[in-house]
Amino acid sequence: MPRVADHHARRGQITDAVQRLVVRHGLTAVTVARTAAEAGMSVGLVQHYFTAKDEMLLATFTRVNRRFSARVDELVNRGEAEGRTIAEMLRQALAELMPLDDARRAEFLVRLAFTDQAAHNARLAAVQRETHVGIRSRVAQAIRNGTVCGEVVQGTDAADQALRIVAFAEGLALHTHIDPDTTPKSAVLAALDDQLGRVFTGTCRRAQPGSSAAGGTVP
Amino acid sequence: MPRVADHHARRGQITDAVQRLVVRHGLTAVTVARTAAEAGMSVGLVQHYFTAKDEMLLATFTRVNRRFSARVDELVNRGEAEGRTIAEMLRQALAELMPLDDARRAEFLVRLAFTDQAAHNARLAAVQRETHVGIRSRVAQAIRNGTVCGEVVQGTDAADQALRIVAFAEGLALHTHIDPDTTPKSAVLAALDDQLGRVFTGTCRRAQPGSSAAGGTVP
DNA sequence: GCTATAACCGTACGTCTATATTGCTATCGG
DNA sequence: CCGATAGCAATATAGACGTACGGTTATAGC
Repeated sequence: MPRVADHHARRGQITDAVQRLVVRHGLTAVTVARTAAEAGMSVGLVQHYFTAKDEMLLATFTRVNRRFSARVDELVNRGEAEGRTIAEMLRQALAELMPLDDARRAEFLVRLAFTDQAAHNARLAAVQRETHVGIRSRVAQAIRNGTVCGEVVQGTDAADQALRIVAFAEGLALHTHIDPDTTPKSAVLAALDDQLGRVFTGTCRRAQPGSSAAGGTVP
Repeated sequence: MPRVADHHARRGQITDAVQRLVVRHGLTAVTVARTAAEAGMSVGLVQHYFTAKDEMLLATFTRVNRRFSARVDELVNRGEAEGRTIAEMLRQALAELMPLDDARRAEFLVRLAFTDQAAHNARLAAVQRETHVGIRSRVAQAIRNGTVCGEVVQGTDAADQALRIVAFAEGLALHTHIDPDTTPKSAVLAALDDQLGRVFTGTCRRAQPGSSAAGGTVP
């Protein structure tokens, strides 16, 4: 048998290079030549590991999504293990959606680019859908398992609550991306906190719907 | 003087063609040749009206955004003129964000594509930002002007409320796009209604935070 | 009706891209 | 130690793209 290489690692090098290029210059700037250069290898080698560019991009998106939902899962699991309330737990988990630091901003850009691409690519769309329903169902399960003021929530449509709270988080993430100046970190996290508190601690601490608990627009 | 043409109309034909192409095949599939064919003219003529492809795309995005926020404005204005409550008014206006029919789905796809592109193009980003802050500030003004249970809302940070409700709507829009099957029209509109009711009619009709008013997942 | 000029067309050019192909190199099994 | 084979590199190729450019047509003003 001939020489061997760590197939998985090599593919990882390539998809990581793709990610960096997407973050820096967008998905349109990703060419196999540039990817090879970024990964420090030849174009021929990239071809050796991905028969076509589409496969390379699909693998990249799959990896990103896997890592992403794994991280959300882990945070929810930890929250449950530590016996946190639903609000506390989801706050930790959903903050992962937001582009609040460089790492998460980078990931957000990649997800955004592929979200667009997925609109006209069935395989990317499938990966996207899978990830989204996975996260939503994990959140729903957490809501079902979780406690509010020491009691388990019941009678609520957890799947629906999950949709709403995840959608809210993603909307905030988008706004943070589009206009960070008028949507500062503090305001976004305050909004998320407030919303979670409003929904998941309402049975003991009555919400005061007319008043905002926002921390204002601190720079 | 030589023959004259309706400059504005011609440019409109071209940007409309770009929009159709984006909807059908995505922004990457937009070439000047294809755009010319779609618009029923020659490549030379497209060049005559847009010196470069970038200008063409920028003009397209600008037009889309202008139309979009004009429509939101109009709906808010109408709601105010008809003396609707904040919740009723915003429900009408924010439904415009969602891809619930073919026309709005098309517009959503265009906005999504350009949102991605704007991440690495300063001019597109500026247009995007402008549109977003415009809509948010209009919504904020509507909240300040609006009534809840016959009374004007006061003491609330309207800008912050606007951010939250618009972000929520956009998050729902994104989920509708990504997975229409598990995020049906009815559920999305119910979520929006419920959220608006929860926030803007709380002073008279106490919210019951633990219970969901969702209409279920009807096909 | 002449003419200047905008409107409009077709094509050629240079660049960039994905991918096919060819060949070299290192190493594992025998 | 040797050859089969995977790992890897370099180049060739065919096509698509944006845009420059030369040419044609029609019309507004004189």
